[in-house]
Amino acid sequence: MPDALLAHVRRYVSLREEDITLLRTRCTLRHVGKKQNLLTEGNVSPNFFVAKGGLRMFFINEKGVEQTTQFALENWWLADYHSFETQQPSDFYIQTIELSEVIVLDEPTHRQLLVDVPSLERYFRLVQQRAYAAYQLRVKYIYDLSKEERYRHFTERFPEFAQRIPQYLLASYLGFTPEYLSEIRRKRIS
Amino acid sequence: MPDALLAHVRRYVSLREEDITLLRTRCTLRHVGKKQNLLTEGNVSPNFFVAKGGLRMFFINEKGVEQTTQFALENWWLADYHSFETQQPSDFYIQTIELSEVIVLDEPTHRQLLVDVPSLERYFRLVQQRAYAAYQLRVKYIYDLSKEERYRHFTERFPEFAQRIPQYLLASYLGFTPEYLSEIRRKRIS
DNA sequence: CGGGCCTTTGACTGGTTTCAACTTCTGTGG
DNA sequence: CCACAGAAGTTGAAACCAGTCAAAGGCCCG
Repeated sequence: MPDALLAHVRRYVSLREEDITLLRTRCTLRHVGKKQNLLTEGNVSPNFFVAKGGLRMFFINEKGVEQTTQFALENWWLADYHSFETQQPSDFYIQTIELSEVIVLDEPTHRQLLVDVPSLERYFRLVQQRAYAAYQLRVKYIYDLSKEERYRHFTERFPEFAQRIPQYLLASYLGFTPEYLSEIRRKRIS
Repeated sequence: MPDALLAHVRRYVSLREEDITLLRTRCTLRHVGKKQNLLTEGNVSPNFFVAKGGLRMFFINEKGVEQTTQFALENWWLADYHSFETQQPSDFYIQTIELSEVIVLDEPTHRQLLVDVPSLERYFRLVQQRAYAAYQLRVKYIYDLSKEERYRHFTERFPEFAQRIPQYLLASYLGFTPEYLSEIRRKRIS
């Protein structure tokens, strides 16, 4: 039933009938509640496709604080690709931020799927390239903007998403403390 | 003559005779002096392969300071992929940091090459995935380590490269000022 | 209605930047 | 081979952005 995935793949490449069958049988949807861990530190990361809901990736620093490094909403893939590629234990956690529907592919399954459906090579190349481009921009913002500007920039660009998640997650993702976020908001309101 | 590229591609996928010919004829090596701009702000980014030497990507912030966001050494691809994909003007500059040999592919050429040599789809997927993984790690370090720790971490991991480039470029890449780098080094020596 | 999580507030601290001046290095031409 | 100019690196003082800590207030959900 992963119709969201099928539709997404078709935005990039065309599929034969047999490809569609393969995708349908190999990619099964998993329904997951809110705040459930899909990956925990020390395990090997599979690749996740978000059909519905949203995920976040984070690690826990030496002070025990969760540092969010990435969000993934509908139609995004998410994985710790270093762990995924090398099949080594990950430093990261991946967790649902809301009720979600997710496709989970571990590396061997993923690899075989690419052998059986060769057009997926191009699909994933384009998806990776797009994700990489987003990271390049992100690092630019981190280096270019102050933390306050980063907050304003983010809320202007993704107003609906900024509403959808708790503030402390947003603060963590933007690289500062919830207390500082409060201070920024106070200034804006007055 | 792009033997470096051929060798690199073959680390990931196998090539037919005709693929090799195509690669040889379409990918020509360009010799470039030190500190030459290969991309300037406002132009569309092609994709660069570093056969020899090294490149850096940077942008100029509102204060007129160059902010380095990325380095690329031998066997790395470098581009502003947002500009590359959308064919829109880039915000970035790409410049040689030493005498270099570089392969330059604009998007239409790149696209055609992938049509003519289908195994490259897999090659570039893997290259993108690896680059993306590196960025994920990088953001983790930015969020996890203080600027001083970032410097120590970098010099421990890439001692030879830290020697090879001027300190002010390293400071810029790590996200702080040359003055502060001086202070860190002073502490270390004593 | 109550408990726990999220958010706010304020005082204090410190890592890092800014600015300006000085020193050292490097490469190029006479 | 030396001189010199510009680039790169160092120093120190003052200012500030943002983090830390502790405590109080608000709000959601059982």
